Amino acid sequence: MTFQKRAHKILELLETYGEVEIRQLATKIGVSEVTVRRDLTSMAANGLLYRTHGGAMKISDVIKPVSFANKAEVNLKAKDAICKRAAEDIAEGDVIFIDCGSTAFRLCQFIKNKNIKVITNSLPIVNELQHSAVTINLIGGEVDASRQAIHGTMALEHISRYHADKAFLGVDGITAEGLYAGSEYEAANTLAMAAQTNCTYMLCDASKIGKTSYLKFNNLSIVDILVTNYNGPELNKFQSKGISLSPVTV
Amino acid sequence: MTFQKRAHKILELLETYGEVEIRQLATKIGVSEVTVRRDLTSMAANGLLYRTHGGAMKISDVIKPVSFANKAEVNLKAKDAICKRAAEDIAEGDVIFIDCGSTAFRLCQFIKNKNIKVITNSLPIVNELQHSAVTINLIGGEVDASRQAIHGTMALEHISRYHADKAFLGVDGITAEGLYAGSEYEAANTLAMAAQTNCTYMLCDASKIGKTSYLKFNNLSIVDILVTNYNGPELNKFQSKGISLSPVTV
DNA sequence: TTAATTATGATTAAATTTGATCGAATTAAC
DNA sequence: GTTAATTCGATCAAATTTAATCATAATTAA
Repeated sequence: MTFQKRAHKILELLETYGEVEIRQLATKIGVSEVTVRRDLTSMAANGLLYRTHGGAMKISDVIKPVSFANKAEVNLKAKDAICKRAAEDIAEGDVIFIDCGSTAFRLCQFIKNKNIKVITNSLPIVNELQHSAVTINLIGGEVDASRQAIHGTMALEHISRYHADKAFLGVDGITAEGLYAGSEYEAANTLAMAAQTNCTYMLCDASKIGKTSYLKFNNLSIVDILVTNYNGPELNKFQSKGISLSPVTV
Repeated sequence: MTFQKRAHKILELLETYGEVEIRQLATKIGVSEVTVRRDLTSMAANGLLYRTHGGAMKISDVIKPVSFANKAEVNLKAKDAICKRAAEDIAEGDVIFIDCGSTAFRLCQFIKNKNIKVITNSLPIVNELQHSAVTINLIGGEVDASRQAIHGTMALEHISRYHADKAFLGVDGITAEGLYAGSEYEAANTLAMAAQTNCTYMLCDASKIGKTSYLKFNNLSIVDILVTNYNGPELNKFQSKGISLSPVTV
């Protein structure tokens, strides 16, 4: 029995039952479980099925995640502590930028009752602050459903029209060499906001410190204050680059 | 029972009851409460549900309270009929403006599967079209929580940057003398969109015809096509002013 | 036929999944 | 506000599944 014949058989069974188990396939096809496992791995790599622990499922039966809005975040405690610390620096009457990252989102809860103006490209933040004391300016442009945010040329131009006292931004990673983002959009947005701000706060839980990512988009010069729960040797390097530290404990 | 199967079951129960408890899920699925808790945490992380203390809720009940507000609308049947008629004129590839009124919102259901670009200042429309075939361009500016829309100088300027094939707009009232709006913002928005469009559709259920309101903001010259379920003597006057009629029956 | 490549099966260490337990955190009751 | 009852998150252990390694069988090319 060749691989092609087995693959055909597996897809047939998947079509009938919606899901299959490795043991069941091994007996039904008459090969070892190792071979079935290999077949499933290769078929999954080609997008023919969805691999589960102990078997496989039809692709169409797999549930796709819909929105990141209410994401049960990792490092929530750290992020909340960081945002609480950052919020202490926000004064009544301030105009602030907030980016669309998951860390900055946690800032909302601490600023709901402040009389400030928030400029953001994040839809969840708009939802969150909608009926609060905060005045919201939503950045216009293309809607990115997966990131629940606005981006594009128009968004950058929108940002360039405004000027804020402070910007509260996140990144995918930060090292002494510079800032790292997960996409061009995030990078462009971060740079645009930082350019129109008196004081840029970088909100980074410990997992971001020393981490590199897809795109290195700038050196550290745009960062004024680093708020983090990280407490290690890297911090000195940041300080020597002129960044003020605002350490928090979780 | 794999994680994927349990996830299916949980979403199914969630769909039926709107909310679920951990204990109930554990017995129903036949796994420990610890496992259910883990499943819910992971599903919440993927945005599949909203985690509560002791269970979970459907995400749509939590995240989209805005679009639900429009359910208790008056003249829903008429509005739907009007929007269905209007949607027939929208071709693949079209770029269209949609304003933030309650009538135009009903257009969403009829365009979800079209490959078009929608430019709007309405937050409920963004929510509604977020995971559809439609590309969304959200107009930036001040967020008006009560109207669930964006307005202001920046919004008008944003609109002026774009050009659409068609605009689908509503008004507070329309007579042979002109168009009436409930606020300066609505009026400015309507004018801005109409100015950047080849063909302006006015969506008006019968209650708007012949009605005047707070602010008369323009004559009828900006209107190209009037879609309405109204069927009375006023219609001739509109026609004599150069407006095409697109009548619907409820 | 022989050498080389590929596919299969067995074995074992690593990774996942699940359930149990317990202190911490949250909610409800008073 | 304080206390009691749940619920949560973290950690550990057991069971299962997986990936990696290696040896053997089958297939192919020279």
